[in-house]
Amino acid sequence: MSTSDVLSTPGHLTSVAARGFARLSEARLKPLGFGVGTLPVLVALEEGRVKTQRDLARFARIEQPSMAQMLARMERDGLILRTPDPTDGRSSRVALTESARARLPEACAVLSQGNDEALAGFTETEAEVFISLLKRLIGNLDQLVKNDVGDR
Amino acid sequence: MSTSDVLSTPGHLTSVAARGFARLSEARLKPLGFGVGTLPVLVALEEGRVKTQRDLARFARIEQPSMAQMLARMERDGLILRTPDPTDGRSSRVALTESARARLPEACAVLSQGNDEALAGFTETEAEVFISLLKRLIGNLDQLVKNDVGDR
DNA sequence: CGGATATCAGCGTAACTGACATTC
DNA sequence: CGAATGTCAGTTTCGCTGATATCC
Repeated sequence: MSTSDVLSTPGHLTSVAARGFARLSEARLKPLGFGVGTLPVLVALEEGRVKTQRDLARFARIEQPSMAQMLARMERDGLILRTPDPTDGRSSRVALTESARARLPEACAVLSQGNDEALAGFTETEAEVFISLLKRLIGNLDQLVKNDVGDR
Repeated sequence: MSTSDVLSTPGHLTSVAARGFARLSEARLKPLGFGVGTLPVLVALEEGRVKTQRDLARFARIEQPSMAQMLARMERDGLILRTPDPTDGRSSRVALTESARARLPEACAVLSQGNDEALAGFTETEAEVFISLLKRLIGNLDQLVKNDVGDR
């Protein structure tokens, strides 16, 4: 088994694919005023599933200071507003701005189209299989990270 | 079509998977003295395929200053050596240190095992299909980025 | 008091661009 | 001179930890 095999592993290939997606999405989202990493947060907020910074951090699986920094960037860019929670002095309510809410569907459409283009040449079945395998892989990784990195 | 669909797209899922792999690999490689991003570079050097910074940048698909920065870190950490190219005063020859060469196989083994664990529950066929689909996806993305971001 | 939420300060990695020096 | 190689300086994003304030 040669050392060069690492370049054909899922680990490396997913990384290359993710970077390709990121570069493409970044180029297309920038004109709309959105960054790549912010969209999942915006979507979570748009659905009203989560409201606090803590929930957002858990949702995105990053630590709270990281999420705080991202929210600061988003607030700076006029995507969100933070208002104090009246019922809990520790918490803030995070909400989309009108402007972000208005532009969000277009951003999602742009992303969706990019995904379709990336799947060019895939049959319907292949696309479904691919997504399903990806989800199983992620499930495995979640377990491994939890055991390995240290439970948080 | 809801905005929430972006969370089940290949773009988002590959990003989550790649981050999971990165966290896992980072945790396991750190004790061996390697970083995640450095391994592909080390493997390329170990095989003797490439020697100059320019070639390495092309290989990793990043710009030269980014590669220079990475090589600086690697030199700082005792993984590589840069010596002036006798035949071309502009170039440097990049080479693995003995220490890095000695430890590289173990690092590759660690990565390889992590990949196997991440594929737990996959049949042989599923793993092959997954890798093949990933490679096709990357091929598509390469084209898209080239057209979209601007030809380089 | 103990635990949860958030913030501040500082660090590290990994990418970029633009400007410059050097050498072929 | 023009093109290629590399470096320098500065910026951005996104993640982390540790220490601290504030509130339930």
